Amino acid sequence: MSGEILYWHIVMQKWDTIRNLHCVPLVVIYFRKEKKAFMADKKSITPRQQDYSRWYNEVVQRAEMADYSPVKGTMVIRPYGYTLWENIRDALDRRFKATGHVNAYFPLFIPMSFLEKEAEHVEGFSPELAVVTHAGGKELEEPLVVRPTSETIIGYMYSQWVRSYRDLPILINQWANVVRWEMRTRLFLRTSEFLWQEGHTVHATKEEAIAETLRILDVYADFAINEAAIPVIKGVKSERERFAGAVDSYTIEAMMGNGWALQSGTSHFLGQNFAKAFDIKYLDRDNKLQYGWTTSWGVSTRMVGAIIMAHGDDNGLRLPPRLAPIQVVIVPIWRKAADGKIVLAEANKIVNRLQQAGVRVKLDDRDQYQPGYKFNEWELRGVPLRIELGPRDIAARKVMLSRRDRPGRANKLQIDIDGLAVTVQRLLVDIQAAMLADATRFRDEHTTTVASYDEFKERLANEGGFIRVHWAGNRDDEARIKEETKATIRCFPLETPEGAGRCFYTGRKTDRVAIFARAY
RNA sequence: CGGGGCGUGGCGCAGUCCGGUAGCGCACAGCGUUUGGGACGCUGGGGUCGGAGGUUCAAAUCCUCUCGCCCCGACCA
Repeated sequence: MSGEILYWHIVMQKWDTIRNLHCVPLVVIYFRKEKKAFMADKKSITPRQQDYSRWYNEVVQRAEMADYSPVKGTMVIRPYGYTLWENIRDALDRRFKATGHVNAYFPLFIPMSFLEKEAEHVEGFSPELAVVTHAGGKELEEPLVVRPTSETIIGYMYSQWVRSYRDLPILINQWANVVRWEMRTRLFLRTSEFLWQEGHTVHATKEEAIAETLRILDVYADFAINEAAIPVIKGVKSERERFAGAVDSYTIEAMMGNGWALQSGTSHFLGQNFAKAFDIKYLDRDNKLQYGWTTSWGVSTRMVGAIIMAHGDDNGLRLPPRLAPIQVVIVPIWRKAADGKIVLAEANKIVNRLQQAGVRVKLDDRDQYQPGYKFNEWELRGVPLRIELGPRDIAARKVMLSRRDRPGRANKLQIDIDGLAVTVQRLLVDIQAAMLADATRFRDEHTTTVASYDEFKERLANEGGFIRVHWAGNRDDEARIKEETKATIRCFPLETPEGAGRCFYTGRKTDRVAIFARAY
C-alpha cells in the first residue's frame, strides 16, 4: 500500500508556474469549524433577520445535513442530507433518461495538457485546480488534474468515438464528484469538493446543440419548480459570468430567503470550441468532414443549499414533500406504560398503511425524549407533516396532524384514522403546492424594476432582492457596478415582457433586460 | 496575501491581568419519577489547557518561537 500512496499537491498558481515544479505547490486554507454559541443553547436558532449566514450554518449542522471535515473547505454529507441529495439525483436522472440521455463514468484524473487545449477553459479554471504531482512514490512525468469539470477528458474520448453523422447525437451524463479549490467556502453552496451531474453532448448541427442546451434548461426549471418547489428564472449569463470556454451559458436563478440570488443549474452551448480543441469531427451525409457542436450542463449539491435557503424559516428547515427524506413523522404520546403499548401498536399500523401508500414515514419511538422535544426537532429537520398520536386520539379514532409549512398549535388539524393514508397523500400535495406558492410570492415581492442607477443603489441598500433593468452596458460597466454595489447580472431572462426602454446605467436605448442581484 | 478575532472535556465558555490540587452549563451513561410544544432528581464517566522551548520550588496563567482556526476583502457550480 505504501508504494501506492498518492501525494496530492494543491496548487494555486497558473500552469506555467506549476510546470517548473521546483517551487512546491502550496496549500490554501479555508473554512473549518465554527465555534458557535448555538451548540450550547440547543433551544433556539439565530433568527434569519439577525444573521442569515449564521442561521444557515446552524440549520445545516443541527438538522444533521452536513458537518465540517478535517480538510479545509470540504464537508461530510450526513445521511439525512445525502438522502435529500439522492432524491434530487433520482428526480433529475428520471428526466435525463426521459429525454434520451444515458449515464456513463469518466475518470477523476485528467492530464494537465488536456486543460490547456482550450484557451479560455484553462484560463478560467487554473486558479482553482488541485493537481497531483506525485504518485506511486515518484514524481509524475505529467501532472494530473483532479477534474474541476470533465469537458476535456470527455471531449478527448468523443473524438475517438465520433466518425460519422450516424454516431450523433451523443447524449451522455455522468454523476460524479469534482474539485475546485475555492477561496471562501460554505457548506453545500461552495465546497472544494462537490457532487454533481454533468451532461456532455455532441450534435451534428448548431441548431441541434442549441436546442439541447435549452431542452436541458427546461428540464432544470421543471425540476426546480415541481420537485424542489423553487421558482426559478431562466436566462442567459452575461459575458463576465459565462462558463470558461462556452459560447453561451444559460442558468436557472433562484432567490434565497435573504433576497440574494443563487445560480442553481447551468446549461452551456459550447459551439465548436471544444470540438476544435479535441478534434471531434464527423463525416456528414455529403462525405464532408465537419466539427461537431457540443453542450454541457450541470446541477450540483448546491441545490441542497438552495432548498434550505429558499424554504427555511426561523424554526429550521422546510423540505418540499417530493424530495423530503422523511415525509411524515409519527410522534407517539402516552403517560402510563400500558397506554404506551397501545399507542405504539396503533402507530405501527399507521406506519404500515402509509408505507403501502408509498409515503416515506418514520415512527419516532425514542423514549428518552418527550413529545415536545420531538416536535421541535422534526420541525428543525423540516419534515413536512407530523402525526401526533396518543390514547385520547386512539379512543376517538383520530390523530392530530401538524403541517410544517403552517406551524404553530393553532394550525393543527384533527383527522380520522380511517382513510388516513389518502388524507396524508392529499396534504403532501397541498404542502408541496403551498411551498411553491410561498416561495413565488416571496420572490415576486422582492423583485423590482428600476430606471436609474440612483434608484438601483437605493433599492439594493434597503430591500435588496432581484432588480430588473434595461441594460445596454458592457463588461466594464458591469464590473464597475459590482465594485460599487456588489450586485452582478444574474442573467438576461428569456422572458422579457418589458419591451424596449432605456438602459438604467448608460441611458442608451435597448430592448435587453437584465436581472441584477447580490449572489452567492 | 492584507485587516480583525480566537485556541481550556464532544459543544459553548470561565479561569490568564495578580503563577499555588482545572471549573461551570449543555451533551453523554446508570437509576427513579415523568411524557398532548424543548421534564426533573440523584449518581457517574470524560480534559497532556493548540504545540515546542524557557523562567520558577511551582505555569492554563509570565517570556520566546511556532502551528491552527474563524470573520472581513480579492476568486467562484
